[in-house]
Amino acid sequence: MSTIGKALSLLDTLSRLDKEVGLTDIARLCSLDKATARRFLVELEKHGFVEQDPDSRRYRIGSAPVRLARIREARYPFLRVAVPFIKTLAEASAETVHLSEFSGGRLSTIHVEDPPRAHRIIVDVGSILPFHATASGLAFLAFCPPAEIDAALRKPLEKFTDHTVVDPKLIRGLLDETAARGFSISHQGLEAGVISAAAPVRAPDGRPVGCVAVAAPLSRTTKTAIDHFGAQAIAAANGISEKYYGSERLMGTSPETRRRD
Amino acid sequence: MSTIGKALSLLDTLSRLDKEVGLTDIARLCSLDKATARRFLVELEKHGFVEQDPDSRRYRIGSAPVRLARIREARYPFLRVAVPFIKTLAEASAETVHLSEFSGGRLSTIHVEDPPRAHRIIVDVGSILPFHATASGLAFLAFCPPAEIDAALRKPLEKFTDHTVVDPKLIRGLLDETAARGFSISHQGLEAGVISAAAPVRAPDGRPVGCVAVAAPLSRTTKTAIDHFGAQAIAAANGISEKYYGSERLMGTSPETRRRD
DNA sequence: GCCTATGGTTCATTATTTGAACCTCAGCTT
DNA sequence: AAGCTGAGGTTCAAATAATGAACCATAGGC
Repeated sequence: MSTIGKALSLLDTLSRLDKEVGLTDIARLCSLDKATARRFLVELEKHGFVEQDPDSRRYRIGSAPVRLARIREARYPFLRVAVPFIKTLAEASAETVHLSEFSGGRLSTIHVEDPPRAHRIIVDVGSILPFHATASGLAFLAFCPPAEIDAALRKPLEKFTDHTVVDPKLIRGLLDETAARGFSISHQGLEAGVISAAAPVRAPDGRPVGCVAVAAPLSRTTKTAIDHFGAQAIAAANGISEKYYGSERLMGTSPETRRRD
Repeated sequence: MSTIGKALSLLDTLSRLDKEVGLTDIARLCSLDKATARRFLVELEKHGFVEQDPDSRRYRIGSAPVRLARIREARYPFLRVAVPFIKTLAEASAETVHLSEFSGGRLSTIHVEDPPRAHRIIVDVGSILPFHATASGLAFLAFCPPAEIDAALRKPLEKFTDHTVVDPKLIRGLLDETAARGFSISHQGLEAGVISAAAPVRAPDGRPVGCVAVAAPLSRTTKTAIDHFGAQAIAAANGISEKYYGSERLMGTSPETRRRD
């Protein structure tokens, strides 16, 4: 793997931890030599991608990604386009609706709308959605080129609940169903007692870029209801795709850049 | 320079452009060979830091920084702490107040509050503040270790207006005044007709991490008013610093990570 | 049909990365 | 207090990955 790739993986690993870590830990977690890890961290720090706490000497994600994210969002406001659709769907379905985005080889939750009722599914922004065990993951994979499906199913598949499907053959079956139906269903794949339906948001070339998913308590959700959620998820996902990629295909040529002291 | 550094510089360059660019352009802008630039872009793309438009083949910032930024902000919500202070100051001063953060060797605007009046200074979130020509830059430098001041003043200093001070000796004078007074003043340093006062937000070790600045039209701003803005900026900056770094110095050990399908 | 400019690729050369061993320091044990 | 342990951090010869001139492919302009 290239040096750049290794450094970015380190950054990724660091982002995945829920606390700050020291040099030795991060080296171990990334399977890197301590000296190498240190050089990476120093280099990343120079550019603001990591920060070292001056007291504890531990490392954390720096502020450069925040700057880049602001720039990207300013030019490419996916959430601004997508959120209204998610909100509408959360109201219509009266269940939790979440939006995920494919980034860095993973599907991560980028927005969640809770319905106004006490008993609902909790999803955290930032959480990673395993491809084989979530409705979003299945919906995403189902519309990917075969090579990527193969790659995803070659990896070890964790069994999160008694119901998690981990047999690649069975998963391929689910993907075929999903592709035919337009939306996926995850029956307690990641968490017991939760059922979800998801549909992919697709770029104009057909490649999925993320998913819209409705997650509901299994106990109150009928087959009819799930099918309905799926259809609604498809509508929302297509709506986002059309509005986002729709008219203005060329996104360059930004507005004027004003700047004052 | 290390490969990682070069790749991150490429990313930085890409972020600084206000439109998408092709391979040849980005190679030229980064003084890299086309083949090298391409390898960097491919590697960065693998990790989601850049994206290539499938039609135009041009490159833009990807979604990975957005993910990292969310994680950082979740753990380290600088803006959530700082914004109330900026808002209060914008109301109290009835002028534009902006907050900057040091990242990747530069000071960039991360939040702006406009006062509720028509004639006001416009500052854009994301804009870069030159150290020698802005109140924020001067306030930041004035509280930096001498080595960093030297480094900043060794670089070529652009003359943005007739009033921009570009003589390193004179700038050192301004920095001394700033350090003594606690806040800096920029008299039309970046833009004619604009005067600003700024104070640094400092980490517990004394190092500045960003600045609070008040920017006002020169025409309606008296010496007394600017001194008052300066004092208010100091109060806001200290308030942010205390609230942010104050009680809970150890930031690790995040709350529980909930995750549902 | 030719010219030019673009994105993209190759592979011998070259420079950078690598990691075992090392140093230093702080806290703990005896 | 001496010795131990494990942390962060550093060194430099050996190993490896980055480099870029030259290349191909394609698209648009003339």
